[in-house]
Amino acid sequence: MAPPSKAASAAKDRDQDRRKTILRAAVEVFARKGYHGCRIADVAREANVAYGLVYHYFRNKEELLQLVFETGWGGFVARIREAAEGPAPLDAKVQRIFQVAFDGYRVDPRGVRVLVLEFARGPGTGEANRRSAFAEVMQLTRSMFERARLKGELRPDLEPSLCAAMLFGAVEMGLTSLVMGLLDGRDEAVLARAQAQLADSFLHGTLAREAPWKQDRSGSRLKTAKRS
Amino acid sequence: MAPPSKAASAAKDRDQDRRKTILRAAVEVFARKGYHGCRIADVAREANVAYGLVYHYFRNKEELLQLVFETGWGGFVARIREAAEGPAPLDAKVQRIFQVAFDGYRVDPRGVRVLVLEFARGPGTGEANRRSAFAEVMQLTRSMFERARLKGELRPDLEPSLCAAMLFGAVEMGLTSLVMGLLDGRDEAVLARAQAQLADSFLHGTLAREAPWKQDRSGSRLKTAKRS
DNA sequence: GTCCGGGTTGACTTTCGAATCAGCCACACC
DNA sequence: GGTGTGGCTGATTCGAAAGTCAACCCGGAC
Repeated sequence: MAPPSKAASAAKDRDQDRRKTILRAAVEVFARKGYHGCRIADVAREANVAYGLVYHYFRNKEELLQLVFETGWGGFVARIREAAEGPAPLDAKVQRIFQVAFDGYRVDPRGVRVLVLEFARGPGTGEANRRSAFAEVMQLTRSMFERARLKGELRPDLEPSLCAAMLFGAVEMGLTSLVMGLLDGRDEAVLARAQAQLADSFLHGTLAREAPWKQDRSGSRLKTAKRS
Repeated sequence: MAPPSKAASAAKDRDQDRRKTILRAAVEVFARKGYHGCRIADVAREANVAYGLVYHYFRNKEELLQLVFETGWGGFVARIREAAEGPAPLDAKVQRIFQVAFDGYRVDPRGVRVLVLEFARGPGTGEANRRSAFAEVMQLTRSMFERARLKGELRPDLEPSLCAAMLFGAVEMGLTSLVMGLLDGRDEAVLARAQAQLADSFLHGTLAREAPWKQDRSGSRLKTAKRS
């Protein structure tokens, strides 16, 4: 290969830009109408791009969804892993996981919408992929709880995998409430409160010792209570 | 109208049988391949019935899904309402809700699979219906928690709607773990344990007084603890 | 200025499955 | 046994959307 000329690399940049533009448009459209409810034409229009160009950059519609998924989910998994591993105490880790999830929503509600709604979908080509991606996070979290249980941080009578299920249940249904408009996701106060309360209740229900995290860790990350 | 002859009423019975057969087949097929992943032909074959007959009994594919949904969901809502209203203490109600959900799974895992997977999904005709059906249950549960809070059964610093979200988050993710095979749903012990633990942790995290329900109510419905 | 190449275009082809419909057949009633 | 009715059949129709492709355009190289 010749050393990449200025032109060539610039071209490559533009290439990547195009890809991203289309990918972003796909997120937008999937979020609005769902994977099955939209046509490639919609994606193309949203991206201000010719119909055919979508197929220049992506093999097919499924690949598009797959990539939207991998991009969003990949980042999420990385952050969750970061939160779940390491020496921090369990309550901090759980707080962090809620933080990660809700920040995801803050940054890109559209993207979260696609992940939440299009998630555990029926057997498209990608089912196996998505299922295992999901299983991966559950696994990750399960072993977080397992380690915590050994350290005596978790109630010893709780099954770690069920804790993981409960944790992500709370996360997912919280986000679903936002996505479905049962909670007002544009109101940061609502977001913060939801995040805090879910984490707090979860920890109350699962930690071994009674509320050690309540004796203030640096002021208070939890701003629950307050109203009547 | 003439009084229904024996023949006519028998015919009507067979009619209803057919409907049910097809509906059941639809549940089966939706559960296996998802709504979008299956064709009407699959439903017909599963029901051992001619393709066209499906359209004799149902207007179209969407109506089929809608009915599968309403049948399953309707029963569920009724039971949840029954559990959530009335004078019983909050902990018993919550226990009952978990009971209802897991019994649903025990009786008809296929049906639950469809509800769980096909739930809040993309904008078909029925989206509004399903969304409001979902909202209805959340509403129902929210007001259950509201009343409980007034009676001092719920931690006063918790937002009832978030409690509802958390409760159904736990239920849904628990069932998802079953549906996805992360837990072995054929093992009754696993089911019972999951049900008990989820309810227990949830109550630990949200009840006002510390574990009043642990001082045995009629022996113990909760068989948590026990192992290491 | 001309030529080359690949990104870009959108009309066209293909595929696929929902929905239709022109009968068929089984059974009840005469 | 004949006849009519209505549940039942499945090949056919039809539309919608995925995916293709040949021509076009524009930017850079010479």
